[in-house]
Amino acid sequence: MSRRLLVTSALPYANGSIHFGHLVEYIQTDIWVRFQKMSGHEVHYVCADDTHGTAIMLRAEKEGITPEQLIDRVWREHKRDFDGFLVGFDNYHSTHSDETRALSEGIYRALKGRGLIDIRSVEQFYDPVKSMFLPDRFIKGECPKCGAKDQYGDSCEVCGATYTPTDLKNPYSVVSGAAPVRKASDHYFFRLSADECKRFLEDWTQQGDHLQDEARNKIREWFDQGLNDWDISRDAPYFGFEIPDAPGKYFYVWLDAPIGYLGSFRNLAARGGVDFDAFTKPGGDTEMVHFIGKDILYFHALFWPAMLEYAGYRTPTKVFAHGFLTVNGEKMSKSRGTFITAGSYLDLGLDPEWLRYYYAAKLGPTMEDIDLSLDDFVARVNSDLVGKFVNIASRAAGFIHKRFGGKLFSSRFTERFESELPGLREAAGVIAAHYDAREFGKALREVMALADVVNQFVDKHQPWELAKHNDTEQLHYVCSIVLNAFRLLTIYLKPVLPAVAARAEAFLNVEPLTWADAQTLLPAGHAIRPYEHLMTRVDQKQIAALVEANRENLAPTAATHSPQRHAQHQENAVNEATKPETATAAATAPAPAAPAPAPAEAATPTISIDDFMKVDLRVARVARAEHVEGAEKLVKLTLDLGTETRQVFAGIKAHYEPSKIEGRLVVMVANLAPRKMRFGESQGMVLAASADGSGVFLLDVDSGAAPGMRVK
RNA sequence: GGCGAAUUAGCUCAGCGGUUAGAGCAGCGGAAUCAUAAUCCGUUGGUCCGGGGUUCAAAUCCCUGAUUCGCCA
Repeated sequence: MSRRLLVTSALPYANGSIHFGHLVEYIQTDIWVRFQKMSGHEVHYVCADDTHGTAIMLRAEKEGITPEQLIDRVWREHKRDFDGFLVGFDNYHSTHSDETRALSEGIYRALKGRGLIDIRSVEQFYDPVKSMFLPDRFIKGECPKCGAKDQYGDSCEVCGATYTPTDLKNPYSVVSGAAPVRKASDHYFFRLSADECKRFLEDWTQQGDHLQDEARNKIREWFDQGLNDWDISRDAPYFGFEIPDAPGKYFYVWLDAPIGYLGSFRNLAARGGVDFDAFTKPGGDTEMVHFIGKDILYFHALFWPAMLEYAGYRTPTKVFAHGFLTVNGEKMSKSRGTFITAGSYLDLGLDPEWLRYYYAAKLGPTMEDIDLSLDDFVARVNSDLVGKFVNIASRAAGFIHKRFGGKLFSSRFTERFESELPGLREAAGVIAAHYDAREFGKALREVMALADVVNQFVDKHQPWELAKHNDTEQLHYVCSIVLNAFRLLTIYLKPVLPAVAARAEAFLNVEPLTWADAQTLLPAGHAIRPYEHLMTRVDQKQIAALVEANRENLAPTAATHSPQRHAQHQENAVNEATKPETATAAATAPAPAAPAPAPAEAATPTISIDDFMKVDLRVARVARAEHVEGAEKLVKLTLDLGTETRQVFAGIKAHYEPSKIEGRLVVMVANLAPRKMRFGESQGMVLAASADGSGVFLLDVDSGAAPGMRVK
């Protein structure tokens, strides 16, 4: 039975680049969508940039451009990144669109017509210089408890106290620096606490199968705390849609953001061929599925269904929330270089399908966080994709071309195929069920186990031996089996690896593969094309370069809270550009560290432990030390780091006789950028103490230490 | 602070009441040489975070402690 699906991923905020955290979601959704399409279902996958709010407005102002110019530029960047990672949206739109405006106004009017909109006066902080109301995250001040400076209005990053913005001492506006004043204004509220609304939401979230179990439990907690009405208006100046019949009042960005799903879909439908109403009106057999991060569950499981329900639209069929991404077991960090942007990965020429595969291998249907371990990434991609999968085609293709003119075995062998590689075709069912249930990790484990079986088959029949003994028919048969097996594996991996699959289809000389094709084999005597390698290996060095490219050498701003969270937290996430320059280094340092923000002018400002850890100090053995001809000060050292050797030029000629230091242990900076010198490249630096005119003293290491040990 | 999740082999993870706890990678020992070193066979390795309890039976359920992470609109 064919399904009809409208699928969305959360809208990225038009105020920053797409990074690895975002990609978890887009890749997850894209794989699911591609699988559904391959299975013959009708799927419309839409998304858009989320473009409104104070943060966008201020950022544009700071850059001296209009918000429209800003969001237009960011849209293009985002689109490029998504295309680069093979995220196949059927439409990528913007919330700043006629469609979204019309839908937002319509939904608002419907809610108002049902008596679900209230107007109440709210007192908020107001920036008298900028003449604007300030979202909480745009107010800073001193912590009421410990007195730490430059703390946000909700919690103190030094002592951990939580409070409200009104508790701050000496508050100031992040925008203008002025002291904010309290000012009242009328706000529009969506009456979520209305009885009918509460009943509907309790029912919608707890009954039926719209949410994951964990999500349901989470929402139960929220219900227990009581539902509050939702403030959906913001005062001018604001970049967004003005509320009908309410001059100077704008829809809060979070109102029109999810409506942007429908806006994007309507924009797609307007181009023809898609029935907008069939997917958006109640009743019918279509499905509406949202993939989101767990941080925005509240909006998608409460506000959104309520808005839809009371505005006469259908409610979501499913809301699938996923967890966050950590890198090497830790939060993504700009100072560690693990806050990796999509653009940097693509610019360095890394293969997007490596990441798609790695994420898929780690993804399941739960809200659990997933970890990107960079070492594991390299090992897994190389071993699974190149070693196991791609290699299968490569092993058989040569014989088929050299011996058989590129044509497969000339008679049918479907039954024999079954007995040679039992289960390879039947697995299609299990794997499909895994994909459909978003059990991508399980699906891929299954596929890789099959790839192992195929490699075992090759080893068992040893085609190279058959070739040697001119057992032509058997050789032809075995290689044909292997290529058919490869074709099946390609089908199974195609949702994850669309580009490799396309290359494999070209090599196999077949039409684009669908899931149903797993039921058949290549026709007897089928001609294939010459084999060209389908995927290269990841080099550890590429990963190192990626991390380096993303490393920011600024003082670590503790303010990069939950960087991987959805950018949709616009009003919460103050854009880097609008932050004042004061670094709050102390917050990330566990130990005593910096007492207060260190003055930037100081010669050696206090650094955090994070800063220190950026320097990779290693014990090294001086394997060789030689004079450098023509150099006045330099000695060429060959340093043994245990796993590798480095060539380093050290300016110690005046103080050390090379032959005397051979064999001793020294401390070196192992991650210093290599530097070309007249005599060669210096790949590091050895540590020595010195003062004016006092000589140079190499650091020694106590016995017992081994080359390669980290110094910290 | 409140609530929740996680903690299993060197690494990344699976197992979630029932034979001696598994996989991939890494390591080690063999084999092989078709394949852009890719493969195959064998093998080492674990007080399943600590402590209590429930049960004929606990990595799995309950309580408690530790650590890590997340959420608090």
